[in-house]
Amino acid sequence: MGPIRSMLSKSDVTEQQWRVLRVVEEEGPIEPTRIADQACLLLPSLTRILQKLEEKQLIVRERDKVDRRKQVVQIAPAGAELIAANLAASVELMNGVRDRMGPDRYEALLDLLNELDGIDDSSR
Amino acid sequence: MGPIRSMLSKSDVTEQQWRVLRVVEEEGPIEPTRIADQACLLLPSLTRILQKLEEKQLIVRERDKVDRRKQVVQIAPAGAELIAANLAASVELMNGVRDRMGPDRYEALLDLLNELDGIDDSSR
DNA sequence: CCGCTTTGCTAAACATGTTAATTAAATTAC
DNA sequence: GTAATTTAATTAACATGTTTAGCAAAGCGG
Repeated sequence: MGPIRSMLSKSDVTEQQWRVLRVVEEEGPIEPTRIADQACLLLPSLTRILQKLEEKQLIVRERDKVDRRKQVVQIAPAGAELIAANLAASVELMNGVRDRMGPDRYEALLDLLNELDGIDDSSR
Repeated sequence: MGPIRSMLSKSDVTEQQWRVLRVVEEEGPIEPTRIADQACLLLPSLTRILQKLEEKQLIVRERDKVDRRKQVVQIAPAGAELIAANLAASVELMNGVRDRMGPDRYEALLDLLNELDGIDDSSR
């Protein structure tokens, strides 16, 4: 089990749940379509993950008052605590990967992946 | 749906099934642990994929005669035909991605991903 | 020769990715 | 004002990734 996954399993969240929580905590209140975009997830996958996070009482969902097609998602106190408890360690693990690879090469990898992503999109 | 996935769905195989078929066709007769290694798949995932390919009669599996823990996997005639029917088109699609990105950048991306993979392995 | 360890593969269970379809709500066009 | 279209989210179904556990077979050490 990877180091981040192992750390998160102690707080009973998966990597994808963590990524979604991070987006909600940093940019909330936020709508699901925007979370999906930010977290690079398809909506059906996100819906299921949000349902799990709601069940675990880490987020709160409510209907938008102006446009009732939409939802507003916010972090719950328990979710904020979980992030506070794990953020430093997860940043450190990511920094460890970046340092072992070398910051320049790490950035180059991210750039190339984004470029590939752009190629995928434009060929559809 | 991505171009390769779309093409393959006409032959009723998924991308992962295709990748496994390719390994079996190129390196068969071959054992599952080696397929898993070559195709970057975990064994339980591979076992299920092989079961599907066997069900579709695209491969044949039999017990190794010397070491009965092991299996030998071979391409079946229908599997060879499916590969023959799709190989040129899939290579062309991959070449299209490489050309749009530029061969140097494409190779750089593969190198950096392999390097990252090495970092993952050594930190466990 | 026997008990223990290792290896190869499978099964179960859960999470997530994906596609297609559906429902409800808003917008647009006439 | 109404019908058609678009948008936001969900559901269903299937495939696959992952972890854990289990079983059978082979290898190793004493």
